[in-house]
Amino acid sequence: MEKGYHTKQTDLVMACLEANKERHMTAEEIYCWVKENGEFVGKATIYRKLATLEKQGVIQKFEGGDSACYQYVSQQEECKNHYHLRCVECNKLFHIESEQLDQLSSELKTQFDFCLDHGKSVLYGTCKKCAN
Amino acid sequence: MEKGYHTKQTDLVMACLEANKERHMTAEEIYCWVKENGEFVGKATIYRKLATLEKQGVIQKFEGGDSACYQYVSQQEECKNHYHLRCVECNKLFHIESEQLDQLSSELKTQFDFCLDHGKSVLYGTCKKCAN
DNA sequence: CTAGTTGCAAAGAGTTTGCATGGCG
DNA sequence: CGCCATGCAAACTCTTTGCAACTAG
Repeated sequence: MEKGYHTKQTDLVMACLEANKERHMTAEEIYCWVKENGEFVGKATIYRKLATLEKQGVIQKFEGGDSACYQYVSQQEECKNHYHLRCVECNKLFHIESEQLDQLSSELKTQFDFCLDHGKSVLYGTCKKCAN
Repeated sequence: MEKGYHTKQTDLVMACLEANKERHMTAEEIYCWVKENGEFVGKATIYRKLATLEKQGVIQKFEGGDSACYQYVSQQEECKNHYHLRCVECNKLFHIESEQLDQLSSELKTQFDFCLDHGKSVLYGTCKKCAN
């Protein structure tokens, strides 16, 4: 699909993802970010770019809610993915980093040959606000 | 929305979910299952039932892919001290005990005031057999 | 020039909602 | 009988696809 031509659109999507490394971005948010920076990329193109970048392993896709989120994955931090918590009350999604989960991930790999999918795994519980 | 009248549709959806306890079912699959059993429930009704049952904590919703999956959650507290792993390929459910997860549970409690629900949390990934 | 990429609009898939009808209690 | 639940169809959201125009190399 994408043979790697260098285009303005590719640059813009990548710029947005790198500028928001620490966040999840939906396709819509990327679309708006680009617009706010005085440029334009069509939504279809954004989806096409995201699909390609995901296949290349440059970004990671998370399908935790209504719309998918994408996040830049730097090569160095590949193993330091984060995990998802969802509140069963308010349905809000939180993301956390945890040594315990990182250890669990490798424990599962070595003990059971189970390859954990960070993007799909969601831990459920009750968040601070809803505990009351 | 649902005030708890006893209807045939409620029975059918519940029957399907209980008959498929060990799997997760999409709304579409439930729709078909009911049809195959010679009955009929409209899709809109299935979605409404599922939303209600989820709020009641009878079933768990999982939004891991294109369409949401729902699964019956047993009321028994047999899921207290272990966690669930599910293979995204073969759909098989594994039970694990893990110190890391126990530690994570208290870590979440102290750091974020997030109260983890062991019974509902499912980690997804690829199992040994399906890795090939 | 030539083939890959873009943007638009339309199509799809999954889910929700409005409304008239039908059924539970 | 009074409401709630149901079914249908239309609306909605997110995403993908078809296609003509554009553009990088």
